[in-house]
Amino acid sequence: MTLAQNAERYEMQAEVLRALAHPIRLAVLDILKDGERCVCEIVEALASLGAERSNVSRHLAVMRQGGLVRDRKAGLKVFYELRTPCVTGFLSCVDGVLHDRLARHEKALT
Amino acid sequence: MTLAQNAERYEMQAEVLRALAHPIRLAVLDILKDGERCVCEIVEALASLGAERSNVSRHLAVMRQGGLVRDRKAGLKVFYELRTPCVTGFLSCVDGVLHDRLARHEKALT
DNA sequence: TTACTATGTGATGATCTTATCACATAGAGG
DNA sequence: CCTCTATGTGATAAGATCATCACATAGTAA
Repeated sequence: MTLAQNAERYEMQAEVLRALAHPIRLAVLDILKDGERCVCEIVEALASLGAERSNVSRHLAVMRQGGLVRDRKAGLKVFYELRTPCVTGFLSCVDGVLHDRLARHEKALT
Repeated sequence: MTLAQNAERYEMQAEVLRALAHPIRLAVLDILKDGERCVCEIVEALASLGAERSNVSRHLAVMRQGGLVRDRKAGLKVFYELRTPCVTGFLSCVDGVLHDRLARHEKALT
């Protein structure tokens, strides 16, 4: 498999990663990790981060298009749910990078 | 742990994910997965994706600042190496998302 | 020193992302 | 029907990211 043959794959992976790479969207993952939540609950939880309602709506759209979440309409409400739960777990590797980075910065200060 | 208390953590995670979320940078991961490579080798490999030398240099800088790679100078050359190998493995979850998404799109066409 | 090679970087314009406002839609209940 | 509530979306302006060009630096080697 040459790199060029993987070009399309890299594009798609980048698309998914971009759908993940925003603090508000990572907070949404955190909110959804224990099961589905309606937009109203998500909005309420995110208020503490200073996120506004219509902004949250847009971030949810980004996550939906990225394939990270699924939505289900029920009357007036819309419930969002994680589509691929591994996404939550895989952030532990990201945290590994952060831990590593932090350790290095501390070391640099000595 | 409230969401607000995690705010900084989400910021940092997003930073790492942004350092990952670009097709050329994902290709670099792929190139580095078997061990360190000098910039010249990386540039040569990426030529097949249409990436230009100075552009590659910038992407490597993004990855370095994101904590994904480490660099080592040796004479005229600079060698890059993955700092946290799990990053390679964790893309399998991203591929899971893609697989899922593809399956859905195919289904939608039936 | 001069010339060459490998890499990085300032400036710039094009393109994408984000936040916000106002407005739109759609279901529920009177 | 009208009104209320929950959610989504067009327009827009600010900001971030990206690719490219030309130039800068640093090590090598003659």
